[in-house]
Amino acid sequence: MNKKQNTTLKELAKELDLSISTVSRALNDHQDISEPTKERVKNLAKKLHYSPNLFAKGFRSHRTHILGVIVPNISHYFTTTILKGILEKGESLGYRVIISESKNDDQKQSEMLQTMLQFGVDGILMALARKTRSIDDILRVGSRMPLVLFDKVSNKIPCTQVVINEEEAAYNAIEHLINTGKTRIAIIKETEQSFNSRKRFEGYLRALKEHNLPIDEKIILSTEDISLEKGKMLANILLSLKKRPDAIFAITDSAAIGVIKALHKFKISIPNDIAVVGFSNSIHSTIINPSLTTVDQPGEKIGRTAVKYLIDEIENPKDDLLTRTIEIKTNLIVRDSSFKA
Amino acid sequence: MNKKQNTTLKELAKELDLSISTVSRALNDHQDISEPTKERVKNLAKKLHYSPNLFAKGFRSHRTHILGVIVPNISHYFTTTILKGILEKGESLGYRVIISESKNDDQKQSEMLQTMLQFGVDGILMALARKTRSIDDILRVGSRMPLVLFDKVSNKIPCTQVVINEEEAAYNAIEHLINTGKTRIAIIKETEQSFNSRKRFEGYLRALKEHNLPIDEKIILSTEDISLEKGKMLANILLSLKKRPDAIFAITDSAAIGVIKALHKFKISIPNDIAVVGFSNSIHSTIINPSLTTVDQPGEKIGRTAVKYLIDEIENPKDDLLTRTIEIKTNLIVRDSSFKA
DNA sequence: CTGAAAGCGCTTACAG
DNA sequence: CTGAAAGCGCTTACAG
Repeated sequence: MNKKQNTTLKELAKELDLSISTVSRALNDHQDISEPTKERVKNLAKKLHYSPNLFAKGFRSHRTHILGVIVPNISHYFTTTILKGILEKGESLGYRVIISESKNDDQKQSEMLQTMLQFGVDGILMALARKTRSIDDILRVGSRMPLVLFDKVSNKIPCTQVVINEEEAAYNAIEHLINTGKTRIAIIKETEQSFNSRKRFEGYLRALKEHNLPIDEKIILSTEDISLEKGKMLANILLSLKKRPDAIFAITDSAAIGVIKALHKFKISIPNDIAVVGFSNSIHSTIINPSLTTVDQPGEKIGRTAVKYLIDEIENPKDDLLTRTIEIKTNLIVRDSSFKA
Repeated sequence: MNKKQNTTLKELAKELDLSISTVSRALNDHQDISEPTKERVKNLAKKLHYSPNLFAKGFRSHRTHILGVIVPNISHYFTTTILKGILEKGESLGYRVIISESKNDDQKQSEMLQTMLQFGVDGILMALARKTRSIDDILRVGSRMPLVLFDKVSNKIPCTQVVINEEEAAYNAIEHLINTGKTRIAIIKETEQSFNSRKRFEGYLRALKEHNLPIDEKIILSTEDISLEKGKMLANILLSLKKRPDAIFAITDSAAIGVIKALHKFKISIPNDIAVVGFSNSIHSTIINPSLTTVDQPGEKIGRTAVKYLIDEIENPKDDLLTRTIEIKTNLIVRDSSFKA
């Protein structure tokens, strides 16, 4: 490969018969340099397509202007919207973004953290892998450089965390169902007590309590790995009950869609017999019939917010770790699966 | 922020009372170093969590082990599967990946190329933005470092290109429809002559010709920006024809889903009255009812292949630009929208 | 207003 | 088997 070298300061200096220092300063608009010199330097730089070797720059200044991002799965639509926000905001603030997948694997996650460190990223943005045990590695990284968690977080890690108002979002979803006249509302959640699942369940419980509805363990279902298939399965279980629910709240859209598919099979009218509400406003929610009522999570905003806090911590270092949680508001999108106009 | 410095070779050397050179060589398993010394060095390195500053390393060796990836839109499912392949294969070969979105914007794309260059990436993987005019910038980059295009490519750019067998895939899709007894097959394609749209259209034409079916301009529809909405719109046009088609091939899944939604409105039986075939095997294709027959594009394989060729060009530099096209095979996934068992 | 020199953390040809 | 020294491309305190 005919790898032409990039132009360097040295070459510019030689060509202009100036010192490297002067050229460097001229390009950085240093006050000490005269206008005419700046002109000359900049013109040649443009002509030769000079662009600074950011690697050398970063190496010198201990700042790479690279951010590391670790997410469990890059193919989840919600994740891509967060990444969009991170890329957009990050780039507009002069940072490049290295993205990596943990595949929900603890081990992989630690490895990624390690290489990110080695690559000298200025800070790390991360959504935790599902079963994160070795908090140690994360804590170590957090003590060395700015770290911001988003979406999948943990209060065991002292750092800035950007999440949605999970509890309130679930509360609003349930309240909407109650307002449409539903009184026996089932929930499909995760077995494992992830931050997200726990909060959504809390919202569910609070809504029932505040509206004086009974809480029935029979219609509180849990699954290890929540998915479309599991949604179908658990819907079948709910349909086999003597006292069927009149609404089903699934804490993910994929499970909710599984529920709808199961209800279709039994010719159950949605939402009249049983209403369905999901969570995420995934792209499927308008493809499925009836269209799915669901909680819209503003992914891009989460991304932009997370990166904004991270860069702030990078550029204005504080002495102590900031433990704070930023909540992003969600909206319930009412569609045909819960309310037909 | 309590930014503890990373351990450096210097510190290790001091602690062990060795020179920096020796420590460096010991860690790299250089043959000149004695076993006991290697042991001592490695043990201390482990204890102090030493990890080499890859920035310094890369800076010295002119190799960053970072790859740049530019895609039009990170939220497309197909794109994320390619990225998955790139990340997985790239990481397994010791490379980190910087991802950026061009948003189908020519200008943005050039900027991204420029910053990638500045960050000293070792090579670039790219799917072209829709309306790429300024080939110049791309050619300049291509002459400076390994460049591999995938999915959205152009034969005006001399480099390795990884694509799917677009023409053959479309041919197979149409032949499948013909085999199920369809004789009047409409196509929905892009107005603009993108590589992908053009190839798929060629496959469509060849299939009709080889099966001695007439080609009717009335059922060859084009749209500027192919989308679900446009699929609906164009399906309506097809339904208003005196001689309706008995099958519709849309060159994207989203348009195909729009078609299905439109057919639903008119209570048209799918596939009996009109069959529908899409292209991509997007995640929607099993959510929609009836499930969509479509061409599966193996995204991860495309990603892995592209990154493999790129890294090969990085590690085994050739003197001249390689112009070659690698075709990845696709599979037609037959579902209910074209054939009910 | 401009330049010579040190140094960021590492590797490696050269010397011993 | 080990070390001193140069150098990757840049910035910046120090000198003039």
